[in-house]
Amino acid sequence: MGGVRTALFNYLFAKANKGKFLLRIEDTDQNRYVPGAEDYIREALRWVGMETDEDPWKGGPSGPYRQSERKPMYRQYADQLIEAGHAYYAFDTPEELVEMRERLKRAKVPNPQYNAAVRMTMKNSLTLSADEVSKRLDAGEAYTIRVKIPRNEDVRFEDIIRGWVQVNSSSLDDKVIFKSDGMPTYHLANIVDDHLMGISHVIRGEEWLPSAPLHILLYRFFGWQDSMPAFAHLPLILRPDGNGKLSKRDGDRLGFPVFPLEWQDPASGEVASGYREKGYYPEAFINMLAFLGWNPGTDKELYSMSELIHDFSLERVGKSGAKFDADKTRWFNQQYLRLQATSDLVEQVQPVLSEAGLSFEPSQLPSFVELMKERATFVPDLLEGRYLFERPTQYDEKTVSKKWKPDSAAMMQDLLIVFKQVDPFSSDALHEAFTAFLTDRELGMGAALPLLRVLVTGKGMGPGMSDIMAFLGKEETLERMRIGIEALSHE
RNA sequence: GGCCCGUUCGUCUAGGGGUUAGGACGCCAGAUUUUCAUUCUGGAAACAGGGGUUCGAUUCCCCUACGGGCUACCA
Repeated sequence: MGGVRTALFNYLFAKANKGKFLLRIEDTDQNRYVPGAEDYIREALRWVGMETDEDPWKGGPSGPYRQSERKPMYRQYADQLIEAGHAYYAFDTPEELVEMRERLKRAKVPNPQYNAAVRMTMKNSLTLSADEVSKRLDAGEAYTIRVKIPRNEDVRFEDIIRGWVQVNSSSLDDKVIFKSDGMPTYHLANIVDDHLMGISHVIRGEEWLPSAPLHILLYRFFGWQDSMPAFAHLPLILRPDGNGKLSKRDGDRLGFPVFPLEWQDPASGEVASGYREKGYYPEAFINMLAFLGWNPGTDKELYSMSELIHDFSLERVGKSGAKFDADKTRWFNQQYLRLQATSDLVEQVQPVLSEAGLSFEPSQLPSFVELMKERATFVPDLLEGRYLFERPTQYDEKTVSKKWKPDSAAMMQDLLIVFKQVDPFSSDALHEAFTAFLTDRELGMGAALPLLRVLVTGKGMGPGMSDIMAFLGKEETLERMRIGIEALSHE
């Protein structure tokens, strides 16, 4: 969901500014390839209603849209940097790198990394002779290409959300920009692709803020600073239980989905629940996500996608991380459920009722939905009112033990006779008859209503009884009363 | 450890040199024909701390504390 929110803000910003929203798959790490992940992304975007203008499937003028398919393009840019003296070949083995880090750690170097201070002690094209370097290259020895970060230079850039951010280059390291497997790392690929694809705005999570200075430097090294995109680093979505950013691995541990759609990890087989499968409306999910870090500055909280597009601006995005609130998410869903047209709700609930093995007339559904929707957060919650389609098989114990007295059977029997006379068997008429019955007997509502309810529905709670009885009709209501009186009298 | 970012009710947040510091979720209480839900009304609940600047700081500056991120041939 963090990824969805990042995509959402990008989408809203693009649409609000009449720009284009394109999807690029950053799959430069072949070790992390996950089958099905791309389709998942496509499906998730579709579900939430974010339509891409260009993407790997529909193509576009800036394709290809998978970095794995752009692989041949990156090498020349890495070479360009080497030629300009902004990058170099590094032949250090993983073991040597570990050794180096441990050495620095032992020496208590305050900032232990592969940087200007240590690169002259390593095996790279800066320390090796030109002959040696070409010999190794020709021999097919494994190498990476690293950026050569200048020694002591203040790198400044203006983040749309955070304002001016300044970092001294000596705290940066000589990041690998081109891996030994021939693929670029994120840093190179991202800059090259953003440049080539004409990306105007980089809107991404705050976890990228520390590497933004590196990216600024790369734009400079390429001579692209004039067309450099603007940066906006979004606050993170934090875990509700205290510390850390929300992560995929949190899964359902915290009792709510962290994925938009259910996801089964193809390797482990583990299933992570999704908002869609949990019965959330995509509108509610999106609305909730939009308000994690953004707000319109008014009291308006219910926002459709087009309203979001209209009102969204990066200026109103906050700076601090937001703890995710599952309760608020449920509340949003409840709001959207209420906003559903009855006819839509009918369509949504019909399969749920069928699946629950209930038989019903389609014509009953609109009033069923009207009766139950005020008390539901999710469509399946409407099933709470299944007694409207089937007779109770048991009677709420708490109500029975508390309210069912020796003379209750007789009272309900009398009430049954009263209802028998009601014609038409409408909610209003029933209500009238019932109150008259109570007045006549000098009874309070509490003495009779719970009994009536438990007889007819088996429950201790629910919508108004006269509405329920009107829904069931005279014959069914009276029959249920008879059965109930009989059942409870023999307990 | 180093570097960077942040800090208003429990949570999401508005606000901004002088306010009864506003809203929402959640919570509590009362009302709405018993109850659950809804709805309504009310309530508890916040400017992290310390220094400045100022007539006046929650708001501006600095420090501290706390929180978070990054510190891979991952993104």
